[in-house]
Amino acid sequence: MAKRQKGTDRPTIIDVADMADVSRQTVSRVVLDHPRVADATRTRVKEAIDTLGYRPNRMARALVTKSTLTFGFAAVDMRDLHFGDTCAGMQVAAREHGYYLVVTELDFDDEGGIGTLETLLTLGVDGVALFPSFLSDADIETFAAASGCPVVIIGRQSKIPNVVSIAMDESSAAEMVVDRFLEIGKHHVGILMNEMYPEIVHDRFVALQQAVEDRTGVVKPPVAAGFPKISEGREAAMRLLEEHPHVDALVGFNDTMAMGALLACRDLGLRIPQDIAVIGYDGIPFGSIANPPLTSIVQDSIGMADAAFRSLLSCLEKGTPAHEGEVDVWTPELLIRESA
Amino acid sequence: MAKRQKGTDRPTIIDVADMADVSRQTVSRVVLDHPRVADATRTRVKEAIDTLGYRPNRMARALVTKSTLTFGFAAVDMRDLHFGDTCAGMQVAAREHGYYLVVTELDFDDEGGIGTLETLLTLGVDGVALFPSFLSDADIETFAAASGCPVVIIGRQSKIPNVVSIAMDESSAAEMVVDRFLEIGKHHVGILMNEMYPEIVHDRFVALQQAVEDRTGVVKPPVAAGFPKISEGREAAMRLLEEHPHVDALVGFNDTMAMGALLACRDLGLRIPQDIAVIGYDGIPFGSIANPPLTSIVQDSIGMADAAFRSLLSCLEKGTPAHEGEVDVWTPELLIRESA
DNA sequence: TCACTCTGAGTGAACGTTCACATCGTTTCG
DNA sequence: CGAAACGATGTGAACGTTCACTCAGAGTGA
Repeated sequence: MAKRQKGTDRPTIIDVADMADVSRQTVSRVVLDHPRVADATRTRVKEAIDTLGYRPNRMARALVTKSTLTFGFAAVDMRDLHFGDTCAGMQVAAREHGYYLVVTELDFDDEGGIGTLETLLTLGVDGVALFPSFLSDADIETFAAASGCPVVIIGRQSKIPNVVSIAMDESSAAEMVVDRFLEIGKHHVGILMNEMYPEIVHDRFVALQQAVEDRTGVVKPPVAAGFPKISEGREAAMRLLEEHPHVDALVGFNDTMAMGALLACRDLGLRIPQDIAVIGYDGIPFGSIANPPLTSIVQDSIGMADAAFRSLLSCLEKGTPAHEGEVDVWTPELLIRESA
Repeated sequence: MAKRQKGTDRPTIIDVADMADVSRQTVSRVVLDHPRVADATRTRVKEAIDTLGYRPNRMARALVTKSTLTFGFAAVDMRDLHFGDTCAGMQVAAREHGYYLVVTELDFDDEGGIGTLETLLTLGVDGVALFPSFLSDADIETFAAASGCPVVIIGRQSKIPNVVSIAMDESSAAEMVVDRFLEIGKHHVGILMNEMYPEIVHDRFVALQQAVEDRTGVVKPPVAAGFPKISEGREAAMRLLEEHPHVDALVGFNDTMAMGALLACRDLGLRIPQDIAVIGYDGIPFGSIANPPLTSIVQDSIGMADAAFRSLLSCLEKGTPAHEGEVDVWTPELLIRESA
């Protein structure tokens, strides 16, 4: 299959060695910045490298070092709003350290994604970041054990042995939401839940329920669910408000659903935020042009991705795979606009 | 650096060979589905592979085949709205064919991105997709020549030797925009241009100018520029409308800018679309919750990404790097909502 | 029966690096 | 002055595959 095109064979280390009249090992030493090389030799080799345009072959290197300087980044949904930020965050951090990122979308149908991950391993990645993955904790644990490389999971708080998890602090986010509602005099909170990927949204749901209970005393606040689309958010909000007309505060699992809720409220002739307040999650820029501009919980996706990379790297450097289910919790912020 | 963690050494082809009591070459033949293997042997080897959990080492394979089954995907901005779709499109297509995607963000500071690309090559990618890249055509041509692998550029119509380019048909998009304006009685078009990355936006600008001239007879329509942010779109629109109060139709280079324009129009007390019509590009879902919902040009990012992958693959299979600056043009659609 | 083809399997080399070790000349120090 | 230490370089092997050969045996046809 697909041979490298003729005539453009990249120069090998031997070509450089020949040109600089040294052994390939010496060239290797120059490339790897080993100390024991005479300055004269070093410059001679560097010149040869430049004129020849030599770049070391990472595959050959990986074969002997067992390290590919490559991380796998497995996302559930690349069309997710946070994907771009997260990917960018990891990639920038990776490049700073000379690493590459192989991204792959987890395929739910393929053994629930575990197959995709397994295949990723054949590439010889040095570590894997999951974002955020609908795999069960047990599956991730198994995978992490079998992978033989550090695994980090972004966007989910899971206490899995040998896996670092990096997530927003859902409890404090939920408290911020409910507190804001109370602050503007809203006491009857309804929840618009994302019904995709229960593994992922579970934490948020529990945290919101808990916060509502703690702050308002309501034990089981009204809930409606839908896929994270504007239209479904609108329908879910509509259902919820029809069943529970006393609800005067709506929190959507993400801005998309919250924007749907905005539409539903207007359909029902409710003024926002006078009659009903709405808060979303994600703080997407388009929230600012919603009508009214959407108040939202915002997290630092790029920072979290950066932390994920560093976490993988530090595991690698310390050579310790086994962190006992470390959880790196990031405190979100409430971006107050006009809808609440 | 970072040895593979002990105890989890993956089995090699030799382990399988030992277990199945054949030579490593026979195992290789089974793995690669070569015909000349007896059925009995084949099943025996397959069993050994399964029990041992053997997966071929791609690096070792790549070293001899010169093919890594990996494509590079270099994006200018991973936070771009199309990035997720494009990435997903390529990745799904890639996985279907057993390929991987290495993504990297082009760093403008680093020799204008060419350094990043060069580094990508050390990974031994079989092909490179640029999305869409602010590199000049000349730089891309040089890179393509030096890369020794197929190169495709998504989102820009460039006639570069040996490079396939896949882009939306800017001319017909521009015509759709202007025709729509005329259809609803707007004759004075203003352009809100993205001032980032002139290499990228140039085609769109020229096409719009041309369409305006062709259809309305206005030779140099009013233009204002800004970065693709809502706030800057708003300011640009404001400037443009102050200077050219007769303008009754605004086209933004993307939905973000167009949404800013929406805001500016309302600031000025203009009714949309009665007093002034607005059209954007990209057709992002949030356009539907703008006030009023935004009419927009939409392109099939996923389909284009898929085409990009297939193009790379077919170059590889045909072994022909040299397509004479092929341009694959995709016709966009006008998504009519309420702003025009 | 002989030469031929076909099938299934094995062997040595090669891919481009790095690692562990060996070599050799020069300096340092008791 | 001799041994030890050090500094600069070279050598052979190894990493895990696949490729181009080779080889043995079985079947085929004149």
